[in-house]
Amino acid sequence: MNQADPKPSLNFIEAIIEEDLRNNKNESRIHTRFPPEPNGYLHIGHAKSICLNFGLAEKYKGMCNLRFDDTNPTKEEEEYVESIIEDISWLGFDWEGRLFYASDYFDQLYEWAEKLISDGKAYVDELTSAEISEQRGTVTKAGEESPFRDRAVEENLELFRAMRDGKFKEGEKVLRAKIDMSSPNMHMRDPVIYRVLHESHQRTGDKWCVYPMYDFAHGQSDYFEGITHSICTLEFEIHRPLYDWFLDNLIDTKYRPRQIEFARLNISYTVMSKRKLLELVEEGLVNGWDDPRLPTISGLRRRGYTPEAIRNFADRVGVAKRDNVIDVALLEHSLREDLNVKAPRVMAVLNPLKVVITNYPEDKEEELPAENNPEDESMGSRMIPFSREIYIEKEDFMEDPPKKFFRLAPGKEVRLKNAYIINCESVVKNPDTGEITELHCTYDPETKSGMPNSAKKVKGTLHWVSAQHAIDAEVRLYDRLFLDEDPAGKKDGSDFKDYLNPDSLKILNNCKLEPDYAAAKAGDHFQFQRIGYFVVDTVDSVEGKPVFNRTVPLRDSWARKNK
RNA sequence: UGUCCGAUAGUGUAACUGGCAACACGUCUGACUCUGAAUCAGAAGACUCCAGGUUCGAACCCUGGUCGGACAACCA
Repeated sequence: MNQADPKPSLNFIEAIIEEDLRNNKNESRIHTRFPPEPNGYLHIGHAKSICLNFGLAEKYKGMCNLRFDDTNPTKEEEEYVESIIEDISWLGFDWEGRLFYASDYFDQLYEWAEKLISDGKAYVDELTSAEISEQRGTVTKAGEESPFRDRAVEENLELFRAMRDGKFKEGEKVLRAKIDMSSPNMHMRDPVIYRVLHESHQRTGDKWCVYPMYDFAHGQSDYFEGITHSICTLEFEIHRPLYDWFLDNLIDTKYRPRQIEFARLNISYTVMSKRKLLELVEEGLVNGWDDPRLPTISGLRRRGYTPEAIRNFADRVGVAKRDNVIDVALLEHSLREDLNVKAPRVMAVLNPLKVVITNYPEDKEEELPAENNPEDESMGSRMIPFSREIYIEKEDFMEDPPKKFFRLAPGKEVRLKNAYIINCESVVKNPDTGEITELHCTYDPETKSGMPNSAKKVKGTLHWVSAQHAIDAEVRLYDRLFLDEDPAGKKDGSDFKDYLNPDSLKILNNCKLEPDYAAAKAGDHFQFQRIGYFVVDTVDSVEGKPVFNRTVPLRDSWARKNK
């Protein structure tokens, strides 16, 4: 093996870029863009594309623009523009002021449409959309030409201007590129490039009543912005000949953008299409676009994901052209990896069971030191109150435990984290229901954490809170939204919503927390020791009364073994 | 029954472009542990879709097939 730096492997897009750089293509500029349509919220699939586009620009000392593809005023809204801007910024990317809209180019695009007409390469059609669809043919059968295909240039120009001037109703006339009705590629069969829409546009108002189609806007917008590598998902692959056709017929420069397609991200146990996400939101199956169970950026943020975790994840999933489904465990791994070093540790009891330490003085209380993060000494420590009555987790006690149960059971002893070793003496039950209501234990004062005699080994360590000091908190336990690995991929006719997990959200109202954390601020991350990572909800928390969302549970080899 | 794209451990991505199939996640062992977490050490797991061909040598090149995906909005 040569110890000289092993060539870092490139994904296929980086390979293309490096090849272009070697050939001094486009004067060795690298300029990408992220082009969302403002008709929905961004999801983690978009995050992959954002990381790719901005990441490439960064890696190759280029630039990356943000451009809203707003060519359809009937679907797009300002609310979406704002959320998209917020999400990209939150992920940590900067378009350095290069925020554009396809609508910025409507004048130029209109002129180019006239140019195409003048060159005899576009015509005004007056067939209905049903008729156009019918004569387009099928994937295996050539289409037929429209009777309006061979109008004179002057007539076309006149008609197109009349379209622009509002002389026609929607659907009455369209502008079509004159390409090839027998092309094996449906997109080349005289595609519609301009349509009449008597709709006010979020940005251009009532200036226009004709709007360009995606294909007539996208490549040209790339060209106007000097984009060199126009990266999009696989479904646009079949559009590429059209992308190139417009450039071939409209520009005459050495510089030219190139469209490159990669496979979109899919993740197990969720859905990743705007349409399906919209359906869940609109039908009230989740609580809005930022529901913590959704793979939207805003949902993940509210769930407690960090930008770093998402970016690391995006790096790890790779970039290629084959369809893929990423194991959600990889996402969760990236998250835990980041939170492990960042999140302060806290003791919180989700399902409290009272423990009375019978030999601990009734009026005594002490403050015990606890480190905030064993992974990072600089995060310091805090003092936590201890007293005669504490709460432990219900599931940390079993009356009749299996052999390898390292927790509390009658006659067994455990370490209370940061405190003493206790021994379980007796169990108090509700005489009517048989339910365990209380445990009576004794403690050994010599085993206090940090003391010389504290080194005694016990198998288990439990988290706990002092009953009289603990604060109550609401905790929301989020789980995966779907029970099936691939809810949208079924061929048996079932709907993705058939696989919704009925237990994707469990609300716990009687959780006990260390007293200091009443002051936790919205968005603060914590690790509830032995349980998982939690974040203070940004929507429903109120001053002094935080609501905690479970971001992700800790890995749990005990639970795994017992499955 | 058209065109385009794709196929490498369970999942995802590599393989210096023809030279010992590697990395990550996951799984399983073990060590350590005042978090059954983290960390550390190790293991299992791949006829590289199939069949031919070229070559000293093929995951990679060629031929043929199989399987999967995309495409017939006045959506993007």
